[in-house]
Parts: sequence; C-alpha cells; structure tokens
Amino acid sequence: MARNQIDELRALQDTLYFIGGKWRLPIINSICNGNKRFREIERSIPGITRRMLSKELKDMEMSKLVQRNVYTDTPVLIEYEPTEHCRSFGKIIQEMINWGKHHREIVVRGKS
Amino acid sequence: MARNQIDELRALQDTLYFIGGKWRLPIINSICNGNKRFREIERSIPGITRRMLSKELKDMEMSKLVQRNVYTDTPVLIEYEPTEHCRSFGKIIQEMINWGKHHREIVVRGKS
DNA sequence: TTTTTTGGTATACTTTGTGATACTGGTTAC
DNA sequence: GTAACCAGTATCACAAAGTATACCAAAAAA
Repeated sequence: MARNQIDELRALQDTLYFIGGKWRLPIINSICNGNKRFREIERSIPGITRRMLSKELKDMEMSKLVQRNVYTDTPVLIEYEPTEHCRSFGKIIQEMINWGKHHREIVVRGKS
Repeated sequence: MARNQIDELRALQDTLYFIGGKWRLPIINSICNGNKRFREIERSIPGITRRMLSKELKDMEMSKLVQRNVYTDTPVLIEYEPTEHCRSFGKIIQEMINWGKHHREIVVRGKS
C-alpha cells in the first residue's frame, strides 16, 4: 500500500472518529444554523437527551469546535458559538444532507 | 422549527445511519480506489477483521452499494464492484479526508 | 507433502454508546 | 406561593457494535 494511501486512510479515520456518534453532526448543524443556547439546541434536535447534549458540547469544547460564552448578568446567560474549524465542516454536512435526500430516493423508494 | 429544517435533519441522520460504524467508509474508499477482491480489501484496511468486512460487504450488497460478481472458473473468483450510488459518496469521502488532515493540524498539533 | 492463499462462517466475549430517570439550585412569570 | 424555565449532573442499565479466536474446503505454491 502506498504511503499516501495510508495517510489518507488515517485522515478519514480521524474524521470518522470526530463525527463520533449519533448526535455530533446534528449538534454542529444546529449551532451553525444559529442556535446558541442549551435549550434552544436541545429543542432543535428531536430525540436528543439532555445528557447526550451536555456530554457532546463538553467534548466539542475540548476539541475547540465550540466556544462556551458565559454572560454573568442576572440571569446568567450561556451561549455556544461555533469556531471557524467547526464551520469548515458545515460544507461537508450540507453535502451529506443532499446525499441523504438522494439516498432516500434510491434505497427507500427504489428509484435508480 | 421550519419544515425544511426537519427534512434536512432527517436527511443528515439518514446519511449518518448509512455511514454506520467504524469500517463502512474505509471499505467504500478502498473499493472506489480499485480494490476488488475480499483479501485485497482486507489488506488495504489495517485493523479490520474478516468478520467485520464480511458483514459490511453483505450489508452493502443489500443496500445496492456494491455488486458481488462471481466468476466460476477454477479457482472461483469473487469481485466486489461499487455501484454509481456508492461512487457518488466518494467525493464526500475525499473532502472528509482533506478535513481530517486539516483537523490533525489544529487539534493534534495545536495550530490555528 | 506441507504450507499458503482464498472467501468466508461460528461462537463467545468485551467494550462503548445511548437511554431512562431522577436530581439540583437559581430565576422569573402567574 | 407555586409553577415553569434555565443549564446542567449523577447513576444505572441495556443493546449494539466491535474484537478474538477458531474453523472450513478447495486450490496452488514451495
């Protein structure tokens, strides 16, 4: 196997690891679409639990994908903001959305 | 939430479901890169077990992502071939590879 | 003649991801 | 005064996903 094929495989596996579970990309998508607050994001993703959202946001903060801003007025306001790095995945997400729509045509409805 | 946002979320989740586990995209990538035979694909993806490859290929055949061709000469030769639908994901994989390389710069090596 | 290759399958085990449920403590609307 | 909203955390438990290991028959190479 060629050297650069190994590198490409590793890069792909990095990305897959980053994508991780069920909820990572829907969360990124939600935040990139302008949702900022915890409850807001939660409501934008039907089915997600608070536990998973909390866990994912924490991981994403550590990976520099979101920034957590705390505004200490009363009441305290917390906002999540996507980093540029996070936004750079947005384009891929959009293509995945388009592919997903097409896929539904083919597999679910049996078109070719 | 707007109607088309729900649709987009569903399409995204379809695609995520399609991507499935750890091995699906490396397999697609391998096949799209010209590997055809079981052992060939296996060798091109270090770490994969025969069991997982077998299972994935079977699932992918059912989802019309690969075609399994059996040539009944002696010895019997079996080749897997990507469908157009499968190939259409190739572009996204390439972008994921590029993103993964960039991601490594940022997160692993701490660049901005 | 023994070893290796091919294309897998079977069984058992372990890890991880995810879900369910309940709790918190402060704030504000009714 | 009590109900609801915010931004979470803690604990338990289960099912899915993945790994390890062994096995198979046929053919070809050493």
